[in-house]
Amino acid sequence: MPELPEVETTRRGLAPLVEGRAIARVEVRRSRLRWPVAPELDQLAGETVRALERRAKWLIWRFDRGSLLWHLGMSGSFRGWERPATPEKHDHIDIAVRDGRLIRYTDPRRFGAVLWQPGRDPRAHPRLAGLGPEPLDENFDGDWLWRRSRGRRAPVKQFIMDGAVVVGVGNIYAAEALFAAGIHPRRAAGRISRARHARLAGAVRETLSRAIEVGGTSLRDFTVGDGTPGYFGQELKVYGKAGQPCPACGRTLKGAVIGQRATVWCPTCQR
DNA sequence: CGAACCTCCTGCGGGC
DNA sequence: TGCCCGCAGGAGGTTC
Repeated sequence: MPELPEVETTRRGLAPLVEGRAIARVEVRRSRLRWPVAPELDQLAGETVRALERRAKWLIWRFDRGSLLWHLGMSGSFRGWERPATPEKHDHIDIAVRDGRLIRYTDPRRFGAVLWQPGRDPRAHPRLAGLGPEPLDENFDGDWLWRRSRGRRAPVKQFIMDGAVVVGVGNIYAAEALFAAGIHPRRAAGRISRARHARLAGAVRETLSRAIEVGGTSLRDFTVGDGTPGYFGQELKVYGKAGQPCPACGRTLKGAVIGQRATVWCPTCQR
């Protein structure tokens, strides 16, 4: 389940294989992902990848004429092959780089998406335009969270998973950040003090940057997103650990569904 | 605008 | 051992 750290790790792994290089050939074997794969992808042969960027969980492939916006969904991953193997069932798209590797996109659940934004400003695409700040940006802080949360009665866990509030916080890191901040996931977002929102913003930042760091250091062939918590798994404090002792106080971690999502928290440490 | 709920899809785990 | 059911999950879409 690629969350922001996994997408950033993918970007760092993929960038050296594609940036500044021309596309030799594209093959789309299955075009029905979350939405139909942008037809422009098929016409990129000969075009040079000017940069590989990231906004939220979107990878942005910049070309002169426009940009591909690529989302990994829940189960999408890229892999670069020196000598390509025969494509398997879920290997939906190949991008051959001139004098380079074959970049292969695999996505069993097909929640991924490939969109096209013409022109120079990929961030003008409607899917990106309404997004909140990046969690590692300086304009994301406790005051921002505090302002955005006024009047909101929904649980804070749903609040920080709202991409208009802050991007890139999925179910796993939401649980981890709330644990680190000592905030109960069910607490109404609008009833949390400014000081505690500052703590939460810091916890989100710390949790995500730590995960990126771990992803970066354990990077091998940059494949990510195979449906497991992955390399950050060993660092998880509460996610997936309901019924086990709290790593801080030893009390039994509780689990429940909040906002349609499985959540874990410590009833003692989180208020 | 906010909130609750539904949807897409497949692999896998639990239960029997 | 094998089968079936239902869950998991990002995020857009719908409805109230």
